[in-house]
Parts: sequence; structure tokens; C-alpha cells
Amino acid sequence: MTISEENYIKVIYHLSLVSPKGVNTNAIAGMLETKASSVTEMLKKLSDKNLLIYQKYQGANLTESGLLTAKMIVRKHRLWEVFLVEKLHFSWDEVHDIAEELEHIKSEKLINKLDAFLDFPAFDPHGDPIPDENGTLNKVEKLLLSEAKLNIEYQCVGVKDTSVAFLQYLDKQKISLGSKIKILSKEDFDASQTLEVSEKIIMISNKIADNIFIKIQSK
Amino acid sequence: MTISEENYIKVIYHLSLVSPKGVNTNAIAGMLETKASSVTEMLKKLSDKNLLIYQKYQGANLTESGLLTAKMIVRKHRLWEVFLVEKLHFSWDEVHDIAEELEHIKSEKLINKLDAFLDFPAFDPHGDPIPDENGTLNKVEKLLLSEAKLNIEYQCVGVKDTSVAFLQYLDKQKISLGSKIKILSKEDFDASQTLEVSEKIIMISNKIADNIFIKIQSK
DNA sequence: AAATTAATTTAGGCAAAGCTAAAAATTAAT
DNA sequence: ATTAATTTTTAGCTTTGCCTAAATTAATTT
Repeated sequence: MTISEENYIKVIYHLSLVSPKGVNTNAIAGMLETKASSVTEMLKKLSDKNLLIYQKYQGANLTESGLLTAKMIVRKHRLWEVFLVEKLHFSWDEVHDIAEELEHIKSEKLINKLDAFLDFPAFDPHGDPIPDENGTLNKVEKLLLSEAKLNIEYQCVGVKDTSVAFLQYLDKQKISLGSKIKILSKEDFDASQTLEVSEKIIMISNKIADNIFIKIQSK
Repeated sequence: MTISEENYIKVIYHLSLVSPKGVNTNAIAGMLETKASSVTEMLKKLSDKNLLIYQKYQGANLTESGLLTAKMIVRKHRLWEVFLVEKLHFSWDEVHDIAEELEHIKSEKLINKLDAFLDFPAFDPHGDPIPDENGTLNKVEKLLLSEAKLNIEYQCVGVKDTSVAFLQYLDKQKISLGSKIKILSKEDFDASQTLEVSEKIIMISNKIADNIFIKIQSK
């Protein structure tokens, strides 16, 4: 597969999670910053390769084979992101573009050894789940911090807004993946919260709380 | 730069070390498994970009800019090889093809952080020197094991023969990059040697000794 | 339901990087 | 110094992935 083909498959996969009844041409073109006509051509090609089902004007749906391909690309992307953050000490907001290139390196063995080296992480630095060797995805029972209860030990598992500005705000507040978070109080008026994060007390607005995914602290 | 352009620059660099008076078209074509006509076209393009000097029928010579570009690609290749061997536990003979892909990932910051993560290695797993951030290459004062003296502490720094068969032989004998080697005795008749390698005593033929690079153990 | 708007596809081209075959230049051999 | 052999270049074609503009189909409005 070419890098371009892989990018199409990946984008169609992501879009199919939102619109499961066929991914339309324009949406793909938007994501890939290309033109609809180019997308049409590529859909024909990918359809010939049995990676997706495509009928004129009906959008695209990944086949089993296409789905697995997509998951393997996502697996590579997210494992490399973990590597960049945990081993090379990149920050959250820097890793996406580099992982975008690394995800196209072709070696099963490489990615499985990387997986082992990183100790088989289940989530990437943004809290998104990493498919395993067979493409199986751990479901997160994650919730938004804005929906959480008081005085319970939570753990940060990701973000909804992945903008650089937001990630940098979190860096400044010392909130990162895995951070332990407990809500100490919440204002009725504006739903702003007082948190305990890594032994510090901070205040955040509801807008912030609405963009942080957490789960109940288990182990 | 495209991947293809990078591959040309890299190959021309390697060939220029052997034939410094202009690298000829056919040699490049041979290395890249492409045709001479394709090489001619690319030389024109790279010449327009001031990466090399090219005149019809006279072969190519890298400019300062081309040389630096080449060294940065070599740097990336060799750093990734170190990563693959030391961190992911690949064996010597498996890493070349993967590094061939990884060397095209474009991020200065990535490669410098990788360098730091690997503790600024001066040599790759085959004993070849790794250019630093500025393209400076440490010269090895390496010698062949077949030329070494008795009872001196040496360290393995590379191999001359890089065939899979030879690298696998070395793996079996537990000789790897950095191994401490001392020659205990040498036969006059066939120049075969008895060595102490990582607390074991082994015997090797002169043919083997003639393909292992060593340096005097310093630090 | 017809008309308008939006989405999608087709048709015809373009640039990169390769190829084959033929022509030109260089090098080697008689 | 010619001729022969080799190397290199040119010319013209192919594929991949993209583009614009025009045509077609689907979706929305009136």
C-alpha cells in the first residue's frame, strides 16, 4: 500500500465512527485537504483492492480487510505517540505530526517490538485506545470531568479538544495523562470546579472540565 | 525533499567516499536499482537545487549543502539502527531495511531527542560512525582483529563483512558491538586465534578475524 | 412536483519518477 | 587514428495522485 492509500483508509475509518452509514466524498476530501474528484478516483482504486465498498454517490464503507488495515495504522500512530511522549519527552501537542509520518513505516515486527518496549500501553497520550496486535480495541468507560462527582478519585485519560492551545493550558496546570484528579467543590452558578491535581489545588471553568476525559481510578 | 531525492543524495554520498572524482551515472543506477536514464533526469533536478554539481557525461559531486544533507540522512539512519538494536532488541542483520524507511522521517527535533535518548552514541551497531548535529564525523581508529596483538584489551566496534550469514555467526559466538576481546594465542600455521570474549574462550579462523573491526579499549 | 442548490462524478491535464529504445559522447582497442 | 565498445543522454511513454471545469445525480425548497 502507498502512503496515500493508507491515509485514505485511516481517514475513512475515523469518519466511519461518526457516520457509520457510508462516508461521503466531501468529508474525506475535507480531512485530506484534497479535492472531491481526487477522492472519487481513489475510492475506485481502494474498492478494486477490496478495502472498501463503494458505489457511485453512495459513499464508502470499509470491508473487514479495510477495517483491519485502518486499525493497524491507528495502532502504529498511537504507539509512536506513546514513544514520543514517554521516552523522548515530547509534549502532547507536538507528537501528532511526527506520528503521522511514523505510522507509515512498514514492519509488523517493529511495531510489536515497540509495543513490548512501551509495556503494551492501552491508551495513547491523548487518552485514545490503542488497538492490539489483532486489531482489538479496549473500550474506555471514560466520562467528562464536567459530569463527574465530588470527592471521588479519578484519573485523566484524555481530552476532547486536542488543540495546541488547550494542551498547553493543561501542561501549565500540570494536568497530564494519568494525573489523579479529585473534585473538591463545584459552584452552582457557573459550574466551575475546585480540583486537587497532583497535590495542588486549582480552579477550572466548566469549559475546561467539559474537555477533559477521566475514568474512575481503578488500580 | 522527496524520499527519492534523499535516496539519491545518500547513495551519491556513499559512492563519493570511494570515487571522490565524480560519481558516475551507472554506479548510482546500480545502487538504486534503477536505470541510467532515470539517474540523468534526477541529477539535473538535484543540480538545479544546488545539492550537487553536474555536467553532462562528467558525473556528480555533492556541494557543501548536498554533503550536509547526506550526512543528516546518514545520521538518522544510524541513530535509528542503534535504537532498533539497543532498545527494541533487533539483531544486527534485521535493522538495515527498517532504518532505510525511518531515515526519511522529517523532524530535526525528533532526531536530536532520539540522539539524547540513546546517550549520544558515536557508532552504529555495525561500527560505522554517526555524524553529530553539525554533520561532524568521529573518525574511528579501528583495526582488524586479524592485525591485533596478543593480550591487549580490545573492544569490538564493527564488521567488514555485513552479510546476514556473518552477523548471525557473530550472534552465535556472542560477539556484538562493544564486546571486550582479548587474543590469548595465535597459530603461526593458519593465523587462527584463541580469544577471550565475554568470559568465554573461543577459537576463530583468520577469515573471521579479518572481518571484525576492533579498537583499543579506552574508557 | 418542479426548481434550485449541493454533492458527486467524469473528462481532460499536469508533475514526479520511473521505463524502453535510439542517439550522442566518451573511452578503449586495434 | 579509426573503429569498436561502453557510458550517458535524449525522446517519448507509463503510472500515481493530484487538479480544474463541466456534466450528472441527489437533496432541498418552494
